[in-house]
Amino acid sequence: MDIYKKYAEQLVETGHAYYEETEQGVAIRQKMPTVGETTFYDVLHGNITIANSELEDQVLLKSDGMPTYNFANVVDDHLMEVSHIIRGTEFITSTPKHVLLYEFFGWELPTFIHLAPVMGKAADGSISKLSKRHGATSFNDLIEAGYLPEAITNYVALLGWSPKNSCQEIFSMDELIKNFSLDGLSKSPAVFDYAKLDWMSGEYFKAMSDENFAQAAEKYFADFDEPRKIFLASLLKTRVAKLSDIPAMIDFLKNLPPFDAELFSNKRNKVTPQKSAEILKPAIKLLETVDDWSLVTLNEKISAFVTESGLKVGTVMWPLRIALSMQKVTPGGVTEILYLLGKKDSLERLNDALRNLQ
RNA sequence: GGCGCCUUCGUCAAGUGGUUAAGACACCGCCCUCUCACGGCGGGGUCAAGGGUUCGAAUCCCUUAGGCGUCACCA
Repeated sequence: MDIYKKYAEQLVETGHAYYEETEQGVAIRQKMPTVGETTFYDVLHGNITIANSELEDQVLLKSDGMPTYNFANVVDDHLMEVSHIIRGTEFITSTPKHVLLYEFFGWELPTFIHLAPVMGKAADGSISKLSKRHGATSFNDLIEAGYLPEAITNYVALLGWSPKNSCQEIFSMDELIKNFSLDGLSKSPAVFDYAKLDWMSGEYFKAMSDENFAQAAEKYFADFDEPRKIFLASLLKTRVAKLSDIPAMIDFLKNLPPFDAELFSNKRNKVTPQKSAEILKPAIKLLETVDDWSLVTLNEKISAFVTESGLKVGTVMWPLRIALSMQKVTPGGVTEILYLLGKKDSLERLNDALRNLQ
């Protein structure tokens, strides 16, 4: 603390600051020039000029002996030999005060770069500085939601910066460091777009190995054995934007949604509840005879079944998937679900569905 | 209110006097397909407005509008 006091007093001696006595105690204020203007160079914005008459005599050292931010940042940055000051645009208007301080002390000016803030779009369409009310916004919030740190960094880097002579969007941390340059920065505020973050995040998941994805999603795969975890990973990694999407996608494997005959109707595949029952019956018979409950075998058996039936693939698969999952959309097809469920559960679900259909 | 910063598709953005104004996300359509997704192909959509300067303006100048910020013994 003493060092700030020392510098503040030095300014008083040189006539650039003065003591102010109030009920609160004694403070030191910076004496601003009343005429002229102060100009500083910002890498992004060029020269910025503000009339000195706009500047108020700001407090440097508070009556409790603590320095104000506007004073401390100048002293600190000089002492720490900071060469580039990169901060938000909200500091632009106070920068002339800092610049004057540097001049009073005879210190070398650092390079200033004022970046635009990241904005958020509210439900009503209004745009303002990104904050809690826009949803998960801090890095930790996003991690919590199941985005990969690399994906978040990559996305945020592209908010306000873009590579020169390139349209590349996916950057590893190394590439980011290597490609980053000041002249790729943009001056205008950028709106944080969750849809694009989702896309980019998905790209990262798709690029992962099944093993790594399974590991990242570990907490959601607790109910499955090792081979099934890896298999689930292969199915899920191309369909997920964030890890927290997983539970809703695989819940049906543990908890079968209530029976709904309507789901068995599908126009495109020419399936009706009645037709479904006709298909389910022989299919169950066939599956009961399968001992090697593996993906390849299951696939072979079902393909053969389809061929024998003379029906279209979709016509056969539709009722099976509905019976097994009770939902129109599932990660993976019939064979995959059969495998994940195991023989016992699969047959149980199939039989229940058949019974309910009749 | 004074002062300052900002303004290219819905969003992120290339672009720095002559381009059919890139690309990405999103959206729509088609293809692939046992659903969704993935993948492939294609489509609509943008220079805030008005004045100049110029043979020629998204690019330069002025004005207006809008957005944001700042005017603390906060950081």
